[in-house]
Amino acid sequence: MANMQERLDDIIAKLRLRECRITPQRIAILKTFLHSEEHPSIEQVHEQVKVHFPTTSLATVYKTVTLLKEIGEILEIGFADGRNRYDGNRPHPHPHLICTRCKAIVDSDPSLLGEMAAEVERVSGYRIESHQLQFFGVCPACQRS
Amino acid sequence: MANMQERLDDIIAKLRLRECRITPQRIAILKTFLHSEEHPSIEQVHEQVKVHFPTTSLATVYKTVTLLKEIGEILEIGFADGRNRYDGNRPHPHPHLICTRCKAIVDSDPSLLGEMAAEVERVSGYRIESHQLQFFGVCPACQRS
DNA sequence: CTTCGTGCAAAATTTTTGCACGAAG
DNA sequence: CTTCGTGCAAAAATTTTGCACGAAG
Repeated sequence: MANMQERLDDIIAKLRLRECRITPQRIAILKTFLHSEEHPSIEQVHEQVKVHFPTTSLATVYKTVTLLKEIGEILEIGFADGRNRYDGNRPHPHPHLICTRCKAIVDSDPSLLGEMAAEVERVSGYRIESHQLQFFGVCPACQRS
Repeated sequence: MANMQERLDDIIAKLRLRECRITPQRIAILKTFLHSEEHPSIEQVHEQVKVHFPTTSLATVYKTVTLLKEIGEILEIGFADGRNRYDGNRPHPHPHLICTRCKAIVDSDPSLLGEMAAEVERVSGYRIESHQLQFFGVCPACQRS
């Protein structure tokens, strides 16, 4: 965590380059992501930020999250029920282990990408119920147009 | 497609076992899934069903989709924006290729599971922008409780 | 100063729920 | 007949948007 401040400074510098204002709310939201290992939801981030800035609105969190997604500093983990979660520590796509009971999300070893669910089960102790592997990209037809 | 009728009959039998009523709407919704290669959204299913049963409500589609998910006959493909899509032909988890422009979803070869995004890119012609690999299951702590 | 971000409220979307009628078994 | 599913409408839940004030640069 020694380089967390460094990471924060990097992101702030990136925002400055975009000529975005550096506000206390944005810093608080950023810090929440950097301090969280729990892959928080929008609501959870809002609750956390309100501890220090009680007047912060949900709208501001949504707007900032959209901004941070755009500059690639947080990763959105899509959920079928719409309750998306976010990862500000490893903004690049990587496998997650998601508990369908307690909703915990932990990072999985990227090297496991090449193995099957059974192998993940053996390594992690999770009882795997299902998985999702999605590739997002532009299809050949769209690339031509 | 010769065994599509067979599949339909199987699902209907499964519904009967559950003592669910076999209604024209449910059959229409089922047929829509079985005929679709496009991984339709709830809205798209509703539109299609309305062609033959114009009075069908969106609520009925939601309720039937929930039912079909429960009995494992359709696969829900979660999207971060909440616009989920469904696969009624291969109800078991498998990789998809999703175009971020036209939103097309095509099934990917399960054998590709063991390869990296670059390999998928080479094989499919898609320009991969990101991917999602999610394992859903019960974590060790929850298994004990 | 000037512009942008915030916060409030309203709006827009999407999904769920309650209930009475009609249909399935 | 009896129970369940449908369809309508209302409700709930979530995300987006408009606008005026206040803050950042």
